Amino acid sequence: MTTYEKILTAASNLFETRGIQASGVDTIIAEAGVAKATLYKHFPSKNELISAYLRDKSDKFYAWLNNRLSAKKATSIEILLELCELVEIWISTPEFHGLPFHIASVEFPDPAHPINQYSAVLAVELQGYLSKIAAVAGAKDPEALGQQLTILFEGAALVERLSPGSGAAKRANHAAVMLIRASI
Amino acid sequence: MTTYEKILTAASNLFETRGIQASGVDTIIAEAGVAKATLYKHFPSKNELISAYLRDKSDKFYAWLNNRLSAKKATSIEILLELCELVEIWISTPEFHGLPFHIASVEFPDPAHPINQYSAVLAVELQGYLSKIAAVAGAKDPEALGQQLTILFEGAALVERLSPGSGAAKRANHAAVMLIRASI
DNA sequence: TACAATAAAGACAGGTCTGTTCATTTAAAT
DNA sequence: ATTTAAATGAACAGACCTGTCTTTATTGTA
Repeated sequence: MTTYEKILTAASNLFETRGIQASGVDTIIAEAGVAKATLYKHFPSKNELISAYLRDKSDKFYAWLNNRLSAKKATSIEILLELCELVEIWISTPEFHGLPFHIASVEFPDPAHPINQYSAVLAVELQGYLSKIAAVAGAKDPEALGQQLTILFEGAALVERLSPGSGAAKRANHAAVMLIRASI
Repeated sequence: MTTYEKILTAASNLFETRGIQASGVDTIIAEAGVAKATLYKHFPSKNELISAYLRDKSDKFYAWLNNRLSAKKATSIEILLELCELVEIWISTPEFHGLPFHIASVEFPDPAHPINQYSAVLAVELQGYLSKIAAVAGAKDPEALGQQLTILFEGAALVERLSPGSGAAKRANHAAVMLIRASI
């Protein structure tokens, strides 16, 4: 594992368990086992480290999904049902601590702050990703369905995080299936 | 307006525009126009001020809803449709900055922190409120519908906050109507 | 063996935060 | 008019934050 990855991994763990603002640079370097100057060589500022963390998390999520979605079913409704199952699994994992760009947008609520703006970009990206799948699958109004799935996904992520074990992910899945069937 | 209210109002405004942690006590007293010792007389700690803010916001939300829901329709499906309309209005208001207990739970992610625990209580309270309305309205599985509405509500609040003007509130309303019609 | 690049350890500056304390002033109520 | 309560302004302690800098140690390569 490169030094870069060590820092990013340590930062990710701390950001997700303690929060972003609450994770000081000194704590991050202690967890990563690197010196402060080393961190600032790889990441010019803490904001850049946060951005890299957000980008990395999104990339891994999409890669995880793409690897598991069956390419053959791409043009049928089944791809959407499969997607919902995967999202439920993703949310229900104990390592899941909420959507990173959501957390970030809450911790940096100022719309002028670079982290807030980048979070908004990643949120639009997610909605676009879901809408595109809905379009290929043949949904009547892919944009609408994509946004509804986004809302369910993000809502379930929040409820599951705040009330672990409440079955929110499964209930959101069921709701999503209804919306999907109605929109084909 | 009493001193207590002046402080709580100033804190609310700052918490919702700048974030809770980012709003220092010095800023709050400057905005409220009171001395620091006065704040600490009314609220023994910042945590207690935050808790009072969360309680106050929830109370006002339920009061707002109860005042507008038609008591006559309480035992029919229409009360749920009316509820969804009101929630859409609430979310779409420019003054809306996300559900306070959500924000709080993100800013204080440690499950052992009193603010996080209180946020969880308020989240359960919301779900119970919606489930109860669903039960009186005659839903087949009030618990399930209550949680699904909670998920949609909270998800829409997040998306609308991160992408203002994207119509998330309206789309969530439409999704909710489908779920409601299917569960009676 | 000698060199170059990278990283470590830690002190430091300048700022912010919560919460406490104290002397003074204002205001209300009897 | 006197007593009681409440609010003020300002300073303070102790801790934390990001980011910079210097010095020493370690690594890989010719």
